[in-house]
Amino acid sequence: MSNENLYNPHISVDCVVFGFDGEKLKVLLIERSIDEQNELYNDKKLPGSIILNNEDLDEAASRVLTELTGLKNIYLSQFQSFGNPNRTSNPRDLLWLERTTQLKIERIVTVAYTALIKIDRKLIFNATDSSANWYDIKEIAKMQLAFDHNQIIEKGLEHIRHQLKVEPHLLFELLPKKFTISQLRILHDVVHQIRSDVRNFQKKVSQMPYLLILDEVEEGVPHRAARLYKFDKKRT
Amino acid sequence: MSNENLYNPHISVDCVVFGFDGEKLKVLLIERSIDEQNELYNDKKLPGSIILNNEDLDEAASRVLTELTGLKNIYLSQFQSFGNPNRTSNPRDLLWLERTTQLKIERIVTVAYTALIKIDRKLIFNATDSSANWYDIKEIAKMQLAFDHNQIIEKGLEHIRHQLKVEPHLLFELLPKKFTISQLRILHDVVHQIRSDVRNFQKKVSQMPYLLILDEVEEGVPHRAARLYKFDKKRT
DNA sequence: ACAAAAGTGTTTGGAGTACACCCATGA
DNA sequence: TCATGGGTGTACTCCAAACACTTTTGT
Repeated sequence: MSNENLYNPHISVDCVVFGFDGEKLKVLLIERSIDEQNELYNDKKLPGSIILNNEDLDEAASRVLTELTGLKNIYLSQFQSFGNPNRTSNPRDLLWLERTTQLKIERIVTVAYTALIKIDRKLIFNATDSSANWYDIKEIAKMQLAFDHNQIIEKGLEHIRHQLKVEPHLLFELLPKKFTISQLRILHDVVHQIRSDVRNFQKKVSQMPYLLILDEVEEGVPHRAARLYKFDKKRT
Repeated sequence: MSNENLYNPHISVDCVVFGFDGEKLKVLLIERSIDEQNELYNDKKLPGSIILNNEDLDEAASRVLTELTGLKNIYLSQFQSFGNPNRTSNPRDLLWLERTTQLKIERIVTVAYTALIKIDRKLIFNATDSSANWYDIKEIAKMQLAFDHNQIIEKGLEHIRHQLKVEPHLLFELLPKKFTISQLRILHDVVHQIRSDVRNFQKKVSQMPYLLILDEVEEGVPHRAARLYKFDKKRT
């Protein structure tokens, strides 16, 4: 990352990557270590990158995710740009930026994206000398993240809630290929922070043409096994 | 605009300013003249500006509108950023940028905003050596604007439609202080590109607590005068 | 047999939609 | 008196929300 001609040090993208573990809504964060006068300081940040010259914004976001997880064709959606001049005013953040980019940084406007991924896929976290982990979105609210990343995550969550009202089938991006109606409902509820009625939920999803029932049931549960369903993209 | 230290030549804001003249939905465009090898070329663009160093994005958008119209406290909403590298690839656009900013421009990412204003206010269009005019949004679709401004307007319109679903009272930003239900309905219809039923529309708006009936009727119409209403912000 | 979650219908209220006639005013 | 838009009510449909019991399976 040391060539000034390749990177544009004024604009970045950040991705709020959502995942669902069957119980909780999680966001992917990168561990960050900063050596401040021989004191190691650790915190977390969103996956992101400054953009390449001649790279479109969507491409940059896509690149960040591919570099981080090895996955392609992830569902991404731009939702807001953040440009407050003092979002890069914390000396710790500035120090980290200049060390990792090797560029002189004055101020960065970041374009934020949400991404939805299936947490069950074995992800290859490639982030160079840093590691990625999932964090419960409720816990994140109590953590102090780099830059204005707490605020970005908050807005990202609002964004996916709005999107899901318009395109409910995006929920399936967060579920494994085969899933039960319970899993779907629990996910729906944790995203919208409600508790929906089991029967009304069944009724609603049974009207979705793109929800296909399989001739299989779940296994290894200590009670009646639930039927498995899959999502049929072609019917959206 | 000639001081490199004051302006950040990598990021701009553009405003899609909507107005309503009683019949049609209009957008404010700036006339642009470019001298290309002694041939004068004229076209139109959105009001916008590169951002000042140490200026937040919302502030920049607000500044653009104040400079252009003299108005403050206009309703503004950020909706999308555009950063395709070839959005600034047209030589005419590049030429114009370098002449007006006096800066070397490589590539600009723009953060787009919608604004809603009352077209009846006598606007003071101050745009330096350029002039501003309202254009019917239907006509704009057939025009060739600067940069990717056609696309930005298209997305801006979609944005206000979505917003109005969530916050219908934003419609009143486009109407004069006193208005009739007809005006409100016609505006509603042109924004959503539908024709709504007069009685059903009356029923719907009569449930809005923030719509206050006045003890006045319109004047100077060659038929039965309609009752006037006003919008009460406090009741939203 | 019991614990634990799966699966299943009916009723009610509110919102949206379709639809037609008389009223008030100015010219 | 006529032309023009203003103002009004009812019936039907659809969707959301409330609500409880039986079934299946593993231990």
